[in-house]
Amino acid sequence: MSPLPSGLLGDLDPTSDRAVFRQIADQLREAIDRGRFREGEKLPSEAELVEHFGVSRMTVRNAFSILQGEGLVHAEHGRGVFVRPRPPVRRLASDRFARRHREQGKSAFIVEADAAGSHPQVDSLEVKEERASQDVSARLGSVRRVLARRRRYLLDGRPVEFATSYLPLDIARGTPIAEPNPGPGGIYARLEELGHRLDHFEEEIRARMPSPAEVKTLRLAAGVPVIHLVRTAFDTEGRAVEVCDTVMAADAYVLSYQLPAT
Amino acid sequence: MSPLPSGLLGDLDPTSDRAVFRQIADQLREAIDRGRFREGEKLPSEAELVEHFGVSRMTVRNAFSILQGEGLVHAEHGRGVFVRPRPPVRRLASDRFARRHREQGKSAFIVEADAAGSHPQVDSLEVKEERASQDVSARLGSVRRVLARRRRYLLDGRPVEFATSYLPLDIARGTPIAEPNPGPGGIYARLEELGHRLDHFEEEIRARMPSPAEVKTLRLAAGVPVIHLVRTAFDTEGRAVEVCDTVMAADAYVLSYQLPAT
DNA sequence: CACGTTTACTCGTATAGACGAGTGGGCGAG
DNA sequence: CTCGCCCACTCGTCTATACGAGTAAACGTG
Repeated sequence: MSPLPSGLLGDLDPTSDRAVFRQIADQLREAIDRGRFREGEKLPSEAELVEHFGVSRMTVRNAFSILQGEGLVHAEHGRGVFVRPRPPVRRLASDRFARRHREQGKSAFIVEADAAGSHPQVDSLEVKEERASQDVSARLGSVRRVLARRRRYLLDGRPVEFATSYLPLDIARGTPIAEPNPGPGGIYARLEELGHRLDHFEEEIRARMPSPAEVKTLRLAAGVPVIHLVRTAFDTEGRAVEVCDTVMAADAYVLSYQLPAT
Repeated sequence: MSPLPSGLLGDLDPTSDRAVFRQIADQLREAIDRGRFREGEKLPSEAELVEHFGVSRMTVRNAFSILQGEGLVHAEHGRGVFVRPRPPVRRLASDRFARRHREQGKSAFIVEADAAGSHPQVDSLEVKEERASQDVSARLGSVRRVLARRRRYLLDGRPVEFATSYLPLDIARGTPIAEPNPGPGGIYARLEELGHRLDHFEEEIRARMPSPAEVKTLRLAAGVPVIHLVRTAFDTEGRAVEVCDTVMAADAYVLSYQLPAT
């Protein structure tokens, strides 16, 4: 095995009380930050680092696992460890549900992605009636059963978010909202046609690490959190007419809000 | 060593192709989700799990490291591994900068925390002039140097966020804004007194894993992401008069926004 | 009783070795 | 030349062992 190019990585400090695997992680992190390894580039293999630093393989793997947890690198079985490329982010503006955006024939996601030059897809559509969770019930005003609309969104083949809309049955049952494709303008356009003029939305945002199910659904790399967004739509009478629960891959999104100063 | 209470955890499935350490992590995760282990409660020790499952210690540690990465548990040297308690969250409402909240004598953070019954603190205050980063410069309209106000916020002794405000020198220099304590109502009140009537704010939100420096500053446990919020304040003439860069411990915050439907 | 010390238990760090499995290039057979 | 196989290299999983260091309770000494 050929040795590492000299100067690429330094030596360990045996006098330091910082653990060896942390020192190795520090060096790799710094090299990445300085651009010595670029996005998508392969890092030295475990064996090369074992050689270079004179440590055991588990020590090197521990160092890599730190960097994976930080979302800096990802390992590919049989190929190597790579600097994780930053995927293009999707910007969500706070006016994305404005009435003027609801006129077109396609869903907001499709329109937006097309405009950004990406290839959008919607996936695993499912519409069914079910029992409302405690949280959804509370938000919708103590309804027992709801219409649930689930779907997953992909950009250029990569899953970026999945969402479930919950609507009270007395509003949605038997309407186009209960159809897989609710028609132009999406369910908000249908709600307004049904006489529920929308007044405002409330969005709650959390960030956390994904559950294993979410890792699978969104094909998340290690070290990528999710943004959990719960939106409630209110009509002009103050009634909550929809709750939308969305989980997004945090490395694919920037949310943008405009707040009045008054 | 006394064995684990039977029924608490099951057996491994040797026929499964799921890795042993993943199976162990799955079992522990499920036990936690089902409430068999409550918040703050101690999980079985590594040695007990080694005994129970008949595997080596590294295998058990791998299982724990998965759960740590998910933010479900945290290890304490010499004590054990514990189910991570969910700290009380601070809700940030989208009207928190409304003019009516700016009348009081204290900063928004202090007022809010007092109301919620927590003990607030502000920390490591630093006010100085410095070169604007590329990003800040772009947001403020190509200014070269800025006044930077840094501070860290704590709730009940726990650091929850740190923030830096950047203001153009022609606005802030020589004003109370350049003082460590800008006075009642904070810098937004001062800006309005100086003739910059605030019109609106723009907030950009990202979530990601923390850098090592952020882990240190916010004393973050493993598996806790940060919310990165960049707010720009605009006056009625459309000029950006402040950029505030905030990094928050994601397990301590829920952000809440109200959007018009128009 | 009060206060150090011992001791057992905990997780943290590190080594050495083994085998499995995915990837991709090179080599040889056709 | 083309195709298939093999092999070298990669990370993934797992075992066994060792010592270090933090914690807390039991213990013993004064």
